This record gives sequence, structure tokens and C-alpha cells, in this order.
Amino acid sequence: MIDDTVARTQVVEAADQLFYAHGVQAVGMDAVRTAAGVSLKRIYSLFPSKDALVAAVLERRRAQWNAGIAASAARAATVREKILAVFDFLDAWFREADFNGCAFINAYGELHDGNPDVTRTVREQKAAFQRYVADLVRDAGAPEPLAAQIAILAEGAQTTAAIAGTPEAAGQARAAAEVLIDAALA
Amino acid sequence: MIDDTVARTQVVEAADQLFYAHGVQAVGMDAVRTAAGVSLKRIYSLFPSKDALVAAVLERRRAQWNAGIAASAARAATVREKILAVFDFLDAWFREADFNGCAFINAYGELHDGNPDVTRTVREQKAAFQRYVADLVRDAGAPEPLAAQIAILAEGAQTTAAIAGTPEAAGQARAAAEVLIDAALA
DNA sequence: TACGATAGAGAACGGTCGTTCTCAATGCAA
DNA sequence: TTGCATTGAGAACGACCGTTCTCTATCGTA
Repeated sequence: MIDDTVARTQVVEAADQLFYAHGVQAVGMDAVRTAAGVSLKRIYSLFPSKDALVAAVLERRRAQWNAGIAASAARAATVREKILAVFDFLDAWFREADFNGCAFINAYGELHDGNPDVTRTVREQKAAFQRYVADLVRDAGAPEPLAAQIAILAEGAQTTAAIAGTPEAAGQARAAAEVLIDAALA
Repeated sequence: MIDDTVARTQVVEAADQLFYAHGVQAVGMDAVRTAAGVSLKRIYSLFPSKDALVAAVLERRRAQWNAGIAASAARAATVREKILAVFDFLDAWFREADFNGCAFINAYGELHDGNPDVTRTVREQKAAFQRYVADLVRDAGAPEPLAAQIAILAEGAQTTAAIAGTPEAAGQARAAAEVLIDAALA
């Protein structure tokens, strides 16, 4: 038998890919079992319900998002560039073959009604991102309202790129962010 | 028996409200029947399938969006104000009690996988909005890239307001749009 | 080698959904 | 009034889903 940790990772990764590509409700637990190569019994011993699996998938997405943003920011020299690094991260993400919009937004739209945990998780994820941007804006010495504007650009770029099926929204949002930052610091 | 047109309107309005509040997949045709006061047999004589009803609901949303944007723009004196009127429209919408994000984005996230019609409809709706903004930007004599930036702000405001559950994203996006317009015209 | 615990495969169960069908009631034509 | 077409209400059907259960095979241990 494979290790619990390994099995758990396989299940979450398979579920993430399927949920993200097809939507949570469109994917049955049988499909997760087949993709993960882990028996249903095992899956239900690792996660008490499909909702718990969804929560684990969102937690994985949260860690990936934070790591990606941090790595992109680490390549930036100035605070201004760290803010813009958000859009560089988005640009690279939008160009990935399986990009299909923000998993949190998708999950919220699909599940907010019957799953309060999802609503709370998504709301917290977005709030955390806004705090991250707000910290950078403060470090840059710019007025506070800039933070919300940058966050809105990032959200809009994600849905625009997802629906249009093209990545250029990242660059467009980045250009707008540059103008807003410069205006705020002037 | 009530008129076909009246029955159709009742069904679409009831379905719209239920789909928007709870998600399409979470609402059964029985619930639509009860809310609309129209028998299942009648519903299926008006719409060949649930997918067709979803298409009719999205068409209704499209007309409402266009009418709302046009009415808001009609109250504006200058081209610059017509662009900003988009965010005034969003502000009023975000404050409605049942606001729950953009119905097109929600439908896309939930149904894009198994319903290509939805994908096409949503993509076309967003493209039409971008053309609308692009026309205003051209009339204002501003460079073309401003249009995409305004559209991204509008998209981001919708998802931000929906997830946060508060309406202030409209004003924040409007302030950002003002800065971008002024910078583009300078 | 014999045995008991455990795992995987998948059948089974209860529920729900989209769609169709039944059947009694209604309204209209002659 | 009689007969017929049509309607609404809701039962019925087939499919699918989340979850649990059964059964067989396997593995570690003595």
C-alpha cells in the first residue's frame, strides 16, 4: 500500500486538475478515483466527504498562488517592481495550456450556495491578496486606495483572460497598474 | 391558459432569479416550475431543454446589461463621463440586495465544460462590452489600449464586489478609471 | 504453512435530476 | 349536450452521484 501522504497528494492533484478543468459538480468521485489510482474506500478514509476534498484542493491552490507571487516578487528589485510582478506572474499563468481562470472565483460561483466553507475560503483568499498588495503599496509610500485598484486590475485580468481564452489581459492590466502607481506617487 | 409570451416571460424570470441566486446546476426544473407557476409540460413546450432555458436567461441578462449601461450613459454629458458611467451603473447594481456577481462569469465557470453554447454566449457578451468601451475611448480621442484597461477594471470590480459582498469596488474602479483616462488624454 | 487484519475493485443504496408520460379536468365546436 | 383536443398536476423513468458495503485477494506474522 502506498503511503498516506503520497495517496493524499495523488488524490488532491487529480481532483484539482479535474475540478479545475470541468467544474466540481461535473466531476464524480469515480473519475477522481480513476485519475488518482486510489480506491474510493481509501479516498473516503483520507477525506470524509467530497466537500472536504474540495477544501483540500483550494488549500493547495492557495499555497501555489502564494508561492508563485512570492517567487515573482523575489525577482523584483524595487517595491514598484514587486507590485508589477503580480502581473508578470499572471502573464505566465495565463499562458499555461490548462489555464481556466481563477479556481477560487470558479469555485465560488459554482458552490457558494450550498457550501459556506467555500465562500469563507474564497473570501479569505481574496482578502489575503488584498492585504499583500496593501503592504507593498504602503512600503512604496503610495496612498492606500492604490492597493484596491491594483487588486481589482488583477481580478479583472484573470476573468478577462479566462473568458477570452487569450493572455493579453495580463499585459494590459500591468500597463494600467504602471500608470496608477506613477500617478499615486506623483 | 395564459398566453405563450406571458408564460415564457414568467419562466425566464423565475429561472433567472433561481439560477443567479443558487447556480444553474443547483436548481432543478421542478423548482423553476414552482416559482414560475407554469407546468413542466408547458415549460418543455416553450424550451426544448434546460440548456435552452439557460440560453434564454443569458439573453435576458444581456438585454438588461445593455439597457442599464445605455441608461447610465444617457445621463452623462461628455464622452469621459459616459465611460465613467459604466462604474456608476456597477455601483447601483452592486447595492442591490440580490447582487451575486456577473451572471455570465458565473455561468461560464459552472457550465463551460459541457455546454459550448454558454461559452460562446459569454465570450460574445464580454467582447460586445469591450467594443462598447472601445467606441467611447475612440470618441474621446484617447489611445486604443485604454479601452481594454477600462474593461478589465469593470470585470475586476464585479468579481471583487461579489466575493467581498460589499459594493465599494465600483467606486475604487471608477477612481482608477479617472486616473487612466486623464493619463491617456494628457 | 496457517491466519487474521486490511486493501482494492466495484456493486449496491438512497437520493436527485432532466425529461417524458399518464390521466383526470377543462374548454370549445357542433 | 356530446365528443374531442388540450391542459395542468404530478407520477414515472432512466441515468447519475455521493457514499457505503461486500467480497475476494493479499500481506505480515507466528
